[in-house]
Amino acid sequence: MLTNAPRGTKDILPAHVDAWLFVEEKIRDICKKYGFKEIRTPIFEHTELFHRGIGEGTDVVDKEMYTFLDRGDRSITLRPEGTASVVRSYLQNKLYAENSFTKLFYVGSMFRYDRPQAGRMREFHQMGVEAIGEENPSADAEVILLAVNFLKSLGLADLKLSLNSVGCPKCRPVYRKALQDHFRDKLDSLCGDCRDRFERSPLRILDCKADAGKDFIENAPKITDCLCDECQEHFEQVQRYLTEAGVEFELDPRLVRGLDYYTKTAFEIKYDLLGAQSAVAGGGRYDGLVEQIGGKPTPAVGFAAGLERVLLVMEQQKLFPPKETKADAFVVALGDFAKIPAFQLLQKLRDAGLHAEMDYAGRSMKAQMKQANKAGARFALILGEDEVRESVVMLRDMEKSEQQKVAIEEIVKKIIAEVKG
RNA sequence: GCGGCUUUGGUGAAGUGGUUAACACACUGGAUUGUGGCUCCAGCAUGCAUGGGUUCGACCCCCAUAAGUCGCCCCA
Repeated sequence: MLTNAPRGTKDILPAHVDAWLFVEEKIRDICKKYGFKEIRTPIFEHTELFHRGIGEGTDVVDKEMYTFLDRGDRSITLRPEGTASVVRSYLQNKLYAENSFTKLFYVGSMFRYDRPQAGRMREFHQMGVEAIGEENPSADAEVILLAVNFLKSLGLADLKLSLNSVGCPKCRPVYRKALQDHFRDKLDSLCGDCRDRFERSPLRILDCKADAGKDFIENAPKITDCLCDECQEHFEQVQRYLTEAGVEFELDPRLVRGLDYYTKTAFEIKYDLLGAQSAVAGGGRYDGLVEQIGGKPTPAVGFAAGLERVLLVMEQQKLFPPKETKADAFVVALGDFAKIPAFQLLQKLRDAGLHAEMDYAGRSMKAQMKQANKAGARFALILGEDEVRESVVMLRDMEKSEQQKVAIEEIVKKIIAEVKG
């Protein structure tokens, strides 16, 4: 227990850090190109923020939050997603004052008390962007393009972009009612879960795996048939922008998002081979959220990508050739007499910008040579009593298996010439 | 929160109701005194997820718990 990380958490070990750094670098690259600025918000917030932002009744809020009372009896929650925090910060810091259109991105840990699975951790990492203050469909398209191009820049292939519109407070109730009317006399044929969903979120019935394929599911009214004129027009424009940008997508009338704040555009990027947790990125428009949290009515659109899932796909597609870190030089010290001079030499090599290693345990020469080999060292610098007295170093080229004596003052220069040349 | 499968050393794993828990890789040391990658030799789990129980005796049987994994739910 003592030596186990809590359930659903994972150490990112040295062998994987390179991959994470690579992904983070790509995130910053692409966001810069699209004009999004990085923002870093606290890992915990007042619980109320998520209740208001994400919505009571959603699974995330009702059963997945890490909520606790702090010592001042405040209810605190580890953030389960990034959007609410970013919007809170946007309002608190009056970022709208600097520009009517604010484009932000973030990278960081999120927390949800879920049953862990591959691609689903209790502490997981997301990158996300939020474009706040613009209602024009080109903003939706820009965000979607950023998502697509981010994943592309990592080298990912076989991703599928699904697009839908979930309407607005004007037309969604109309659709909701149309769905309930459609399903009312077929309740008996639905699975148990779907009977529960009938009242709470009839839209989700469309997404059900158990009931998939049944006629009345296929024939159910589509939201796109119920959209109000404004939403309809918006949806068409988004599609037009995407098509013109050469992005492939498929319309999925059954794509529904689980967070209450979404309006109009909803999208998801999936990689089917990931199994159950196949959604790599998802997002959409949330025109009601800013007002919900206490600001003026402000349109906004954004998305988030799950980095663990992104990395899983990269692993599956073998986008990480294991890269070895090779030392430039390994200092081999023989006997106590050579220890200090060897240590000095080591520092000199490092000061010159070289990756240099040595043995600290005072092992046999043979053992040190093995270490040098394992470290992938290009050169072994052998320093024994004789060499120290003569002020030379035995420079052994580990690849060519050749060695020669080199004056101690020349050694750093010589290695640099060999390594850089 | 629900269901299926799994859990042996640093890693991959074999194994049987009963004296020393295979094998491989990795690691450490050595093969005439200051030289690596190949080869050879040796060392390396008082313990088989944890806690109970059955039994003369369990790593192998039963129960519980935990963790992992797959699926449901939900989401990234």
